[in-house]
Amino acid sequence: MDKNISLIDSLNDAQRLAVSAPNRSMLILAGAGSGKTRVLVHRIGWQIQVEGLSIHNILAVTFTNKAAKEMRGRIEDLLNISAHSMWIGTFHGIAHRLLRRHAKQAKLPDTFQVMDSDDQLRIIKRLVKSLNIDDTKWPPKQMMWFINAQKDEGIRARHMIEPNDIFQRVQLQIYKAYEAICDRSGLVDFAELLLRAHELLRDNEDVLQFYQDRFKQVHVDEFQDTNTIQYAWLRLLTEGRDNLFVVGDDDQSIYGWRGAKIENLYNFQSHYPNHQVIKLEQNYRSTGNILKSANALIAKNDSRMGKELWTDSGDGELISLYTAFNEQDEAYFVVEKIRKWVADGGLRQDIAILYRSNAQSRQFEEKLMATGTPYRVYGGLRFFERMEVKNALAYLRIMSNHNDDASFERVVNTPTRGVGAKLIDNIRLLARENEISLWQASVELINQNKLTPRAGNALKGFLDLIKRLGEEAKGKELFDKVKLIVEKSGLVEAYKKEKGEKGETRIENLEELANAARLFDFDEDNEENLNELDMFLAHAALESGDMQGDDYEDCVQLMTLHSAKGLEFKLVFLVGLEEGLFPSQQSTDDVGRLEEERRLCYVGITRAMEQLIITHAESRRLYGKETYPRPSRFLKEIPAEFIQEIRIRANVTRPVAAVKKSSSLPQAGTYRLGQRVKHIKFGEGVVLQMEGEGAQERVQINFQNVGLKWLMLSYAKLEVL
DNA sequence: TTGTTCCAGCTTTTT
DNA sequence: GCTGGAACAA
Repeated sequence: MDKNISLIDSLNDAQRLAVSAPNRSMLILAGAGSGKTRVLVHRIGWQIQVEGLSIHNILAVTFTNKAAKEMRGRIEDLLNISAHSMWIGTFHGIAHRLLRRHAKQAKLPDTFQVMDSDDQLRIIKRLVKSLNIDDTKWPPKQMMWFINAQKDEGIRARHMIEPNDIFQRVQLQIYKAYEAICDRSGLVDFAELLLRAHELLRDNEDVLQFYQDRFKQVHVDEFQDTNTIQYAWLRLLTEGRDNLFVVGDDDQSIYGWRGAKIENLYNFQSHYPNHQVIKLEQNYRSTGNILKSANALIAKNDSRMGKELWTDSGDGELISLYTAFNEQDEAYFVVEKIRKWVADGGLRQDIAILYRSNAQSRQFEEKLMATGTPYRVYGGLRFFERMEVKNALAYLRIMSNHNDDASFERVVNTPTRGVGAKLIDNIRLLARENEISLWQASVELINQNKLTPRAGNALKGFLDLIKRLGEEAKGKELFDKVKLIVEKSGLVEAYKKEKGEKGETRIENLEELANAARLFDFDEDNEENLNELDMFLAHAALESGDMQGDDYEDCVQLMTLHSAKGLEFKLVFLVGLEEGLFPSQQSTDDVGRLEEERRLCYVGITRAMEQLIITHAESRRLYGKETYPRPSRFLKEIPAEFIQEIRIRANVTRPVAAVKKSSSLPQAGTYRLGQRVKHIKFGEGVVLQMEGEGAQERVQINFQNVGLKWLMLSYAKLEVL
């Protein structure tokens, strides 16, 4: 009995209800900051301690490795057990595990390898070229997107009927050819992992039965982000069992553009008729004013399940709104605020600058750098995505599987060894004609003896190198294998020749790769006796490594709104709230997409614990052009009572070029750049430029409602605000 | 083979 | 307007 109490006594009523409900399907609508991970962790704890389930009877699925790791850690802390062997992982990670265990039934070779989107794009690029398809009409990126979208819906090329439209027909042709290459090379992309795992369960009664019996309870985090195939897979696993426990928030669904189906959340209710819904609405993160603003904003969305966050921790400060003159001024303002925060004893790591698109980070980085403020930008290249690391991995992969075309392409002439473009073209041609791998085609070419001695020797040199490395690596520890590759592939020598510090960093990264191999916990991902190298390679693809460095320094955090989901900060800057930027231009004409943008804004607001500062600029340089965006509609959707406007116009930078010489510089007393004014007809606006003198004096004003206007000062009746 | 020039593209991102 | 990739010249 003590156990039960310790599991739920720290919870609020709704959380307690969710945790201790009898085992059946449950839908937990968990608002931002309402303790959803807590509920998930305690629920699993409850099932083990009170319902008597074994950790082997539990499956928990997340979207990111980070979330999976955190959940495992928290379960271990809560129950004081080792959850090492518990199936907690990402959709892709779990799917991968299933496919490894049942490779044969999944119709995959034992040595199949997972490729990341970079590998995938390279394959498609090459494929488009080799089929002589016009890559301006059928851009590889778009083709990749198409293929992944089909797979996310569970549609294979063979399921599609031959379209009449020429564009679609070629698209389908590419999809088909792509599938063929993957099959031949033993390569599986991310979407394929999910699709295969679904087909595995669907087509193999015994396998399905086994896992249905094993997993007495299935838990899903961030359910609103599941796509069609993920949900279909979950349904198979829980078919007729009424044991699916999902946690989600329809108001935080921001991944519709990559296939997430918010509808899954609605459909859940009819698919699991016996389910219970519990709403978690008490928020433990933000102040009242922040929550009320967020609630008001999200209420503008029509398609919602309905939820209202509340807190009992008081209203806190109002939300601040700053109208910057331009993006420079915006960054300047933010950095000044940060300095003040730090001077008052605040930590930099409690601060986040959130923006809609990555390009916006630059202004802030420059200003932060200029003031010597440590910062960290999220979302760059990750460790396993680095060129040199991928090259080394490609050597390992082709050693493990000679038919891996993607790896072959990558390293056959890296570092350069005289296998030029012409020769590679020949190899590709032969491979395509005979439907064999590039490796096999190379062997064939050499055997045919039709190559020039120089080309033949170069190619043979490569094949021999890989074979020799394979021999030498046999029986060695993973760490030694990686070291062997790094040393003998010639990569290090090549990088040594690179000038500057670049080459040095590359070599350091290769050393780090060997280190990662040494630290690789083989057992963790491996319940069976799978090949250690293959598991390491899969690990590299599935967890590209969130090591971003400088974790220990106290840094200001810069990231997109998307990557901020799930995080919280005492002080949040929500920048660039302008039409066209946020909501983004491409989303403004479609209601559904606009609602997703609004949810994104909601996510941004609810990241803030104590203080939220929103900014927008009157003018912004975008794609090299000066733009004068209107304030974001989201600003008007937050009731004015929660907002306080900040006005300091000390430092206006840009207009040196726009404003002519000193004679037309803003005059003291009357109108200044950035001055807010009111026009009897056009309403409120801000002065952007001034020119001329006396009766000829004109000002350019950006009006909130009607946009840019040049007005003659002698005629226009302007009221200074 | 390497350095240079030219040209398209340009939300959001995990796996 | 900048960036990264591809085509081109030496």
